[in-house]
Amino acid sequence: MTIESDELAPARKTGAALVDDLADRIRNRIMTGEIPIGAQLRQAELASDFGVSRTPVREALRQLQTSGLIEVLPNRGAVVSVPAPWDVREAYEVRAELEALAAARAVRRITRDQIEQLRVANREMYDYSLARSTGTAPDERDHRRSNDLFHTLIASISGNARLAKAINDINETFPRNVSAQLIVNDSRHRDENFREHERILQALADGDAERAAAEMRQHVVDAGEQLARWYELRSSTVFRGE
Amino acid sequence: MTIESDELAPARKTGAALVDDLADRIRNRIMTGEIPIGAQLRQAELASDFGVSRTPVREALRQLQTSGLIEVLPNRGAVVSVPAPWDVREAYEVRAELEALAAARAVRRITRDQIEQLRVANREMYDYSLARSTGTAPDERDHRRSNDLFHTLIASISGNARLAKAINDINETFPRNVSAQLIVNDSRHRDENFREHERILQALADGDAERAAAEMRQHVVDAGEQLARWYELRSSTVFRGE
DNA sequence: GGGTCGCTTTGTGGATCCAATCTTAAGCAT
DNA sequence: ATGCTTAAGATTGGATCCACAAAGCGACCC
Repeated sequence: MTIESDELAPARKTGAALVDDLADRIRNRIMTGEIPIGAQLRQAELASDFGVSRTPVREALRQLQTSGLIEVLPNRGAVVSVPAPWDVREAYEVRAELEALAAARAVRRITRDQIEQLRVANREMYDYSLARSTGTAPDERDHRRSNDLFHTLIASISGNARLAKAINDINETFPRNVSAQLIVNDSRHRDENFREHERILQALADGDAERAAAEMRQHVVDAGEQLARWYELRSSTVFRGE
Repeated sequence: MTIESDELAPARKTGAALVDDLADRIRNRIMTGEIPIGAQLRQAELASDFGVSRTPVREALRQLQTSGLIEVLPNRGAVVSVPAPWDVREAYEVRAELEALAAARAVRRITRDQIEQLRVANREMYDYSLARSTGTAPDERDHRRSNDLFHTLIASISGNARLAKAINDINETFPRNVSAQLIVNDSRHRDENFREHERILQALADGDAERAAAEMRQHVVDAGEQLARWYELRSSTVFRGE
């Protein structure tokens, strides 16, 4: 908490920090649906939005391309990738295995406090989605945050940073607003999601690594199947803009 | 005067293709040990080496940074990451889980021909490393290729492109010449590696998914442990250049 | 009236420019 | 000799420039 005047200037980021920051902000716009699937990304527009030149924007786009979130067409710019249902299933199968491993590892390291934290996150998520469905909450972002927290907490408790990163890498491939909306809008999905989380939690609390892994694997595969179905439906529908 | 053949100019790459190509070539230099661990990467040098300007080189470096192969220090350029032993263990634990999944999936899809292909790759690898240890072969690159082939083949047979990519992403984090040298130079490691591959192969041939996964998991964890030990030894030794 | 050719516009992408920063080394003082 | 200050050189990193490619548009020809 220094009163140093370094605070005055917004500490203009530079280099890798700037590029990563730009990538984050662009990714966020996609994750929340602000930039919809299939939309074009104009370098000049992004650059002026963020108050930088096109150079760092291009580097950020290149990163997003590597992660698969966007596709860059030669001389024609970048578009937000439209996930193929089969790709969703493949990705979620991998994610399921990784999160299962995370849950199994977490059993040996989780504390009583952390279990309570997870319980709170799960309860919060349920409350948010209920509020949303009754029209109280304005958007699904709170819900998404709580749901993400549940999973990232377990990943971090696993104590394997690489594992957490691998899981995150896969998640960053698909816009998150879609899966959030699925849970929020469909009461069956909502309840099921809540109960699956509860079961995972119980296994963690019981110290049963085997069961925690199995429950987690099933949970993620289920979620992937829901998401894949949504994209299937979408692609079979006549496109009519966002 | 130049002949009007477009063939002479090697179809100059551009855009993503160029950047990916540069990243590949730089990664290769690191993987083979041509650029050793901890070495500096100068943008201008790489640019002139590859006959391009610094702009695409920087984008390529950014990609390698994201994958973790190099570290970029603000205003001070990039250096090849020096893997920490604990990071190696973590990464290989993840890789083990992924490859185990790949092996389990491969059981249901593998053909008789592919089993034979794997057997050949494994045999080749053994022959290469024997030749190397008796001084016949000049380097470990052939060995590395065969070993990589064994693993990438199984990953691709799994039929899950995401899975193959996830495995590859982890592998690209660590220079490969080290693990190859380990196997080539130590006859105990060499024999063990060969036999572990054989056991995986047998499980695949028997159609036993459970065992294939278990054998593969063990094999990768073992390899990771060897590699981690090597880096431990290295870091505890007084640095004396490469 | 439909299709094709060519011009114009828009945007990407590598090359270049220059400011900012880090490193090195020399100079100066203690 | 040691340590601090400062000037020069090297290198990064964002901004700008310009060549090229692709989509849009209109005129012209059949």
